[in-house]
Amino acid sequence: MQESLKSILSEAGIEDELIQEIQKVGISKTARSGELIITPGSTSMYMPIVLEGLLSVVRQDGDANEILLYYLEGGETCAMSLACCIEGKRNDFKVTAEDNSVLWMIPMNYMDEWIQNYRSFRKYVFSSYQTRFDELLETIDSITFLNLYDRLYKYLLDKKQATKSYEINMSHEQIAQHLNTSRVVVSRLLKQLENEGKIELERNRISIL
DNA sequence: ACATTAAGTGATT
DNA sequence: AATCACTTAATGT
Repeated sequence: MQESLKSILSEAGIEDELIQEIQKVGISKTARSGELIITPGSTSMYMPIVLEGLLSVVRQDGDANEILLYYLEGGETCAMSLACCIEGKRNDFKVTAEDNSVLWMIPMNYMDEWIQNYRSFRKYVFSSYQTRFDELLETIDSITFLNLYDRLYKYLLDKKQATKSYEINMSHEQIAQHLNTSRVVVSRLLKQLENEGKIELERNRISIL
């Protein structure tokens, strides 16, 4: 586990000195598939780096409305959570393990210092920020410009890409929540995709063809 | 065997 | 595309 953290960080151009510090003050966390990592409302005290697995970042409003913002894959981090932490604002995100995952949690209070003192770290954080932002734009695009049918199909392909698996083990209800629509609608569109030979449906499982 | 949860479908707005 | 109401199928206890 320590190894993947080290290679991720040195890949990002971070010097050994800081890598050692990150190893020292961070804690490793394993999460089972489906487990909540960050709950909405809580001001998160850690910035997670994904070592293995996959996390989803979901936006929630006060009511039951949710929408998937983006995934965090191995090697990636959610610098977005920095913003609400620095501002002391509470976040309205929900981060969930989509797979069994391993994370490295860095306490937020080191961030300020590291960003100031390490050019490489600053770059790492900013480029993560940039990447999340771009993903966000893509999500906005698909919400505004695609109909649900295309959006759903794109969702399935994205998930395939993120998990590197043609099998998606989710209920229609869970998918509906990520897209902020109703289960009935998802079921119908999935049926349509199946009839067109794009996917295969089983209970709690979708195979992409 | 029964209860619960997931998925399929017609009809209506 | 959303909602309601109902059916059928799969799974857990």
